[in-house]
Amino acid sequence: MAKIIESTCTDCAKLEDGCCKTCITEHKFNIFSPLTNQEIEFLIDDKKQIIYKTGETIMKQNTSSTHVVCVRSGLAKLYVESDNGKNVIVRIAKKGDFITGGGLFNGSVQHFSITALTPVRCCLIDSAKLTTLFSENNSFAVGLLRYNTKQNNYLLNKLVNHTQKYMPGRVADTLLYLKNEIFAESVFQAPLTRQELAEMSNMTKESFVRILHQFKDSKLVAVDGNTIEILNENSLLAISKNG
Amino acid sequence: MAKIIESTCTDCAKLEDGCCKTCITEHKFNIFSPLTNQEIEFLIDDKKQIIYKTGETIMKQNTSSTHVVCVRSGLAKLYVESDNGKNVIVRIAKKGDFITGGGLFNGSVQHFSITALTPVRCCLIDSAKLTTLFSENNSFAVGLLRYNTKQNNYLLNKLVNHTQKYMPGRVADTLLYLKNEIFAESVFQAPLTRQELAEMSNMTKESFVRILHQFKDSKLVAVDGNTIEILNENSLLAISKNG
DNA sequence: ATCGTATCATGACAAATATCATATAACGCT
DNA sequence: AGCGTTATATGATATTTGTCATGATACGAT
Repeated sequence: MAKIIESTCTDCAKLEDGCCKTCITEHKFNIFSPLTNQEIEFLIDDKKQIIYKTGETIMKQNTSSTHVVCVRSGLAKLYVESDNGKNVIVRIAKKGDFITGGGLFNGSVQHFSITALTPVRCCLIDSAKLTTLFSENNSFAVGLLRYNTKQNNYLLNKLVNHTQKYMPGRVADTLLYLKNEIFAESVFQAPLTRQELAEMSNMTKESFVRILHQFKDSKLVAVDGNTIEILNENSLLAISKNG
Repeated sequence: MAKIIESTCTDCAKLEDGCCKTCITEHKFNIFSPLTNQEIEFLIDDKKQIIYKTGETIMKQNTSSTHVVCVRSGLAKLYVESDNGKNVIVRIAKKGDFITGGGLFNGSVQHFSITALTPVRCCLIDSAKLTTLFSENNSFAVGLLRYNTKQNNYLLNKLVNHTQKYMPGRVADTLLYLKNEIFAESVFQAPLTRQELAEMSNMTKESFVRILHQFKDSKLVAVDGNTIEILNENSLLAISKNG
C-alpha cells in the first residue's frame, strides 16, 4: 500500500529535500507563490505526504475526494476511464504539478483517475483550505483561475487535435509533448507502455507501433525499447501541423 | 454591423426586459448571484449591451479581448477554427450563459470564436472588474472557479465522447444536448445547418445526414427541415451509451 | 535455466468514415 | 415567375483506422 507520511511543516524539514516553504519555491508550485508564510503554514497544517509505488492509484474516477494533489517527484498519468473500457490519457503530471480533480468546488466527485507511472511522492491538501485563502489573498484566487483557464485551453486544444488530425500528427504531438513538456530532453526513457502511448494519442497500440516505426525509418526518431530520441523536431512539428 | 447600446444600470430600465439587477435573477446568471447590489453596480458601471445579427461574430479566435460575455437572449455557437479549416463547435450559448474566453487571467487571447446563430443580445463586462470583486466577495471567486471546473469536466467528457464513440453515438449526443440543454423541449427548431450539426458531432455533413436519416427510419426522431422532434429518448440514450 | 506471462511487432483483413459526384429541394433576388 | 445560389440528400468509391491472428522478444518467478 501507499506509504503515508503525515507531516506538518515543523517536521518536514526532516525530509531529504527540505520543508514545505522551500518545496514551494524549489518545485515551482507557482500556484502557491502569492501566499505569505503564514498562509502557507495554514495550508499545510494537516496535509499528508504520501509515497505511491509504480502502478498504484492516486485517485480513482467517480470516487469522492476533497483533496488537491501536489506532485513533489515522479510521474503520474491522468486519464479518463470511458464506458467502453478504453482509457484516454489526458496528461502526465510531473514534479511541481498541481492537480485539482473534477470535483473542486463542484460536488467532489473525481472525473478522472490518476495512477503512478514511477514512484510518486505527493502532498494532499484539503481543498476547503483553498477556499478560505481566497478571501485573504486575492491574487491566489486569480492564480487558481488562471490555472483553470490554462487547463481549459489545454483540453480545448486536445479536443481539436484528437478529432481533426490523422494518426501521424497525433503521434508527433505525443512525442513532442513528452520531449518538451515532461522530460525537457531530446532523449528520454518514457515509463509508458506502447498501449499507454497509444492512449495518449487516441489510437490502438498497433497503430501507434506502426507509425513509430515509420518515424524511425524516416530518421525522425531513434527508438530502443522505452528509450526514445527526437532526432528531427522540425519534421515532427510539420507532421503535427499538417495533421 | 452590431448595434451597440451603451448602458449603465440607470438607463437599462428603459429596455423592455428590465435593469441589470432583475436581469441577473431573471436570466439566471447564477455566477453573479453572490454579489451585493453595490457590487453589481460596480460591475456593470461601464458595461456595453450589444445586439448581434444572425451570423455576426461576437468574438474571434486569436484576437485579444478583455471582456466576458453575458448572453441575455438568442443563441450563439462557440467553436474552434482548426488549422485544417474545419470547425469544431464546442457548445451552444443561450440566455443566461456566461462566457469567458480562453484569455481570462491568462494573456487575453481568445482560444475560440463565437458567432450568433440567431439575433443575440449580450452584455460585455470588463474582466478586470471580476478580479477586483474577488477580494471583496469570496463566494464570487468560488462561484467562478466552480464554473471553470464545470467547463473543464464538460470538455473532458466531450473529449472522451468524440474520440471513443462511433458516429451514431455522437449524433445521439448532439440531439440530446439540443433537446435537454438548449431548448428544453422535445420538438425544437434548431437554427443550425447540417454542416453545423456535423461540426457539433465531429463528422462530415454527409455522415450526419445519413445517420439522422437512419434515426428517422427507426422512428427515434421526426425531422422536417430544421425542426427536429425527439420521439424515443431512451433509445437515443442507449445508442449514446453503447457508442 | 526455464516456464509463463507481458509487451512489442507485423501482416492480413474488416469496419468505420471521408471524399467525390451528382441530384434534388429550398430560398432569396430580380 | 424564373434564375442563381445554397443547403440537403444519396450513391459509389477511396482512405483511414481498428481488429484479429500470430510470432518474437523481454522479463519476472519458481
